[in-house]
Amino acid sequence: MALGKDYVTQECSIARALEIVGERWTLLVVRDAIYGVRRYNDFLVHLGIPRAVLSSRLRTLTEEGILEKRRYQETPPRDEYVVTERGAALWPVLRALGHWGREHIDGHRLRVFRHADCGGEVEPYGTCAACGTLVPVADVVMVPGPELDSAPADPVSRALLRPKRLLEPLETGPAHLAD
Amino acid sequence: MALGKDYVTQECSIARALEIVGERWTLLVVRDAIYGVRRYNDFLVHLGIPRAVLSSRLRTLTEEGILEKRRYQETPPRDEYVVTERGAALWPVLRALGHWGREHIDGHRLRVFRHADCGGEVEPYGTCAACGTLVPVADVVMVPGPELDSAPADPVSRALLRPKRLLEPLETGPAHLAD
DNA sequence: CCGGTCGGTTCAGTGATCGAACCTACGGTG
DNA sequence: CACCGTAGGTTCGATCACTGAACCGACCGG
Repeated sequence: MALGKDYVTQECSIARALEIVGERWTLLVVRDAIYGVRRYNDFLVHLGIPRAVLSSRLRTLTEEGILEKRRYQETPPRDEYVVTERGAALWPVLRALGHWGREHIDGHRLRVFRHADCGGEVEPYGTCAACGTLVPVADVVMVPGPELDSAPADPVSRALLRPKRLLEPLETGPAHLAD
Repeated sequence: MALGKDYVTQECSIARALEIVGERWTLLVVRDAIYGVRRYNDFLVHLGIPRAVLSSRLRTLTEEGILEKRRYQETPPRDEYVVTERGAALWPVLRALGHWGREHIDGHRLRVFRHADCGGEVEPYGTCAACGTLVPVADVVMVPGPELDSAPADPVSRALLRPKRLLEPLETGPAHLAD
């Protein structure tokens, strides 16, 4: 639970939402999942989150239907966490948060989101600046901005340096190739 | 700090934003401030938040320029916390969160947001269903939905039962009249 | 057999939150 | 003046969550 029994008394959809995604780290896990991160270790190195907390968040998000745990190979058994439709529906929240952080706190353009169909930039409210359509999350391409560190330490950040369509799985490649 | 030193390592506007508004209770305080709550005691009874935590959150939000502490009477000295432009800019985040909570978790239409100019409903992405304009937060009127409790216990919730334009101060009235 | 990877769990220490109690400054009443 | 009530806090012990490190089991390759 994000805020315990106290939130339950609140008659408010915002409080309901925060009960589920308001805990520390949770929205960053969802952000990474939408960026295409799917594997336990990739979340771990990219977020720098304690293992116990990551396990707890992945379990909660799976129980809430925001992620789906999926066996992608049998020997050795390996699971991946794939964002569901319910999870992808959090994209507008994350986009709004990122826009607020960029405009009011940070000031840097670390990443740019573009409409895959026409290349137009996705505006703060989710519409394409070029063609005006409301861009669904699956049609968003994330492009690294000019102020993003060009040589990050972890392989996940390196993989995210390439332009990438949201929701599609991230290819981090074998560890021995990343060095 | 919302998530401590760990977030600092993240090159991401979302992480930047969550450092500030990602702590427990913080977004609910901002929500109430946008709803027009301004006084310490009103936050207290409406949120059911521990006093020490409320004091801490109000201080942090003031330091970050999201709220502004303002002396509104001298004897006895009384301060109010008014949401700033930076704070009001979080409205799209809260609207998106509320929409997600309603669509994917709760299912109830507890409150409806309408465009003050034309009465059209504000859609998930912030545009007016009737006239199509992107509705600024100051032009949003909050109307209680049919499923909202019609006789809440605390005076702030009762004051919020009346249709109310966002950002305008909430009139809770004297305590002895609320009974 | 040995080392490495992946996906965890367990555990002690620390920090945050909670709820209650307390405090200050003032105003009103008798 | 004594006393009560309100507004806006602070302080404090108990509890809960997070942190970081260690550990573990299943598997693979050499």
